[in-house]
Amino acid sequence: MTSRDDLDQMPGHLIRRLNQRSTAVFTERMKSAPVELTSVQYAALDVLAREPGIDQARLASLIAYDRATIGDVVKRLERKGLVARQVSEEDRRARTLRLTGEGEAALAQVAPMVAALQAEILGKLTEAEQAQFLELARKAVEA
Amino acid sequence: MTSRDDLDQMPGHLIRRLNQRSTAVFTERMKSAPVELTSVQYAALDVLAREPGIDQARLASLIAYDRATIGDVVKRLERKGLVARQVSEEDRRARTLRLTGEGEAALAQVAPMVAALQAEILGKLTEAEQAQFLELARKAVEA
DNA sequence: TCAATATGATAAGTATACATATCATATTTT
DNA sequence: AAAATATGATATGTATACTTATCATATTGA
Repeated sequence: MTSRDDLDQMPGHLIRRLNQRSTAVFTERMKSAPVELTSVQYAALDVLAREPGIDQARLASLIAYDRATIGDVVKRLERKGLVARQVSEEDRRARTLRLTGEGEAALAQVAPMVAALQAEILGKLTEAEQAQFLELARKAVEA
Repeated sequence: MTSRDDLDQMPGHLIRRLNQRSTAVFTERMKSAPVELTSVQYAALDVLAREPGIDQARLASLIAYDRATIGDVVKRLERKGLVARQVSEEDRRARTLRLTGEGEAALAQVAPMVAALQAEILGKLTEAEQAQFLELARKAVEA
């Protein structure tokens, strides 16, 4: 089988399946975590830990999401008590974000698990191949 | 900047951004197409052209989606008049799928555009790197 | 054959993801 | 300073994407 323009030869299709696998691994590993986070939620917490006080637009740009999506992500993190939102004093349109104590604790507990699970996403590749893949992927998404 | 466990070093994050880019390119190119399709919808049409008469579960497995998602995708394709759904005679639970004439025409018009846009997804890579990336990606999602 | 199990599809619920429109507030331009 | 423009956030609408539950129908096994 596998005809001329087989889907399995197409970057778009392969990338989607890779993303699917990545998400599946993340979700699976998170089931045994003290706080269940999605990968986007984790990314948001990670950035907020480094740059407390940024607003949603900046958060969105740092993790390469659009503003509308981040709004909902933050709303859920706030509902879980992991993030606090506050109207900015410099710009009343903006809401500044920071981790709560609970958010910091959650991140500390989850971070090692997330770091560990990364290798599994590319588990079908050898270490050398994984490194190669990462380099190519980084270059492919470069600004 | 870029501290120890920077997101940009993580496969999961990079893969998500790659997928984002892939989707963006697809959507952008499709704007000038006679029929606007999402990448999932295209994948579904592509498979149905090769294997008319399969049911939703088989379609889902062929393009690596889950059944619930495919149900909605097919519903939208049906609404657009591109796919016809029919209760199977061998198994009354199943709905067999096939392209309508309109669906075949749409696929024929769009297929070359989709093939052409694939290179752009990895446009930041040289041709050699693209080939390398594809090989690694294929291996990484292998069954 | 009848019970247990498996499977196709749908429904409901949650979480992305993005486009577009709108509103509030800033910033820039004239 | 008033007008034009830009920007932060939200709302709305569409489309994935997956989980779990449920229903209908098949298949298997005792």
